[in-house]
Amino acid sequence: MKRFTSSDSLDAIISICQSKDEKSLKNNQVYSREFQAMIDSLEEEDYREEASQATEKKRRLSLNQVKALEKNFEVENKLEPDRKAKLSEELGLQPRQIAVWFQNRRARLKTKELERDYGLLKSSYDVLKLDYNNLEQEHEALKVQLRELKSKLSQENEESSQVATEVEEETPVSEQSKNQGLCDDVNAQLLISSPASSTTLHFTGSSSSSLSSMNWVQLSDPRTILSNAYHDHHHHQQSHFVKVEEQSLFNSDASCNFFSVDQPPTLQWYFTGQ
DNA sequence: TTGTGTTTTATTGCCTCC
DNA sequence: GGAGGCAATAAAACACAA
Repeated sequence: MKRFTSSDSLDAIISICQSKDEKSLKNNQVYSREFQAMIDSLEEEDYREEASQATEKKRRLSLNQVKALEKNFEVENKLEPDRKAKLSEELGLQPRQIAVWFQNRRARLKTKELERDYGLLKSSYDVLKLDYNNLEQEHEALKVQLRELKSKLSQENEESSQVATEVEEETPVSEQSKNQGLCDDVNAQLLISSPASSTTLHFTGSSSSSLSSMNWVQLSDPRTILSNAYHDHHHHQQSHFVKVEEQSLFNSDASCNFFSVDQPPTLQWYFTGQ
């Protein structure tokens, strides 16, 4: 626990005595000696009472005192004993008052710095949050587009399989392969733009049943990642083409074994080429 | 004038350092 | 163990609206 030092107590007494002397000066010439002695003795008690109150009463520092303290605080916010004594002498304050003032001033500075740091953190948080919300919106929009494309694709697959069944019923087996080739060339292209970003998707859906698993999405936004992607050596030679495939349809395609971990590649494409 | 919120001065209790 | 720092708090001083 911190205690008052002897010098602090002495300072308090001196300041009390000073105020008593000032008051006595004002009244000294007015009354007779006996009356004055009586008054003095009464006042003595009053002053003792006042003095005890004065030690508890708070007095605001003068503007000049505060200015001098502020100036010193700017130089160094910690108070060494020498500087405390010097300031105490210069400003007519008790050393303890100087120490308390510096202590409170440090506390005020800390509060201010905390407020400033909080403001900085909050503004950077707000910026991040805005960015996150934009990305989230963009993500939602892309999900919606993906759903639409998938439904469109399944719709096309149903239609093409119906056509194939009809053709099979009407056409001899030798001509089936020709029609198959024709169907392969019929591709529907969709151009999709994301509202949240400049992402552009080029979608090509094959109406052929044999190639129904091949649906192409070109991504101009590198952040977007679509799973199960691989190159098509048949129709689209351009780079950056990524395939979105329907897992359920993929099984029938011979190419699905090409990258299989369980089975080695058949190299069928190599031998048929020769 | 008065009630209320804010600022300033001062105290208390705990901790660390020498 | 004394000196000094800090956090929490009290209380006086001050500002200001109603």
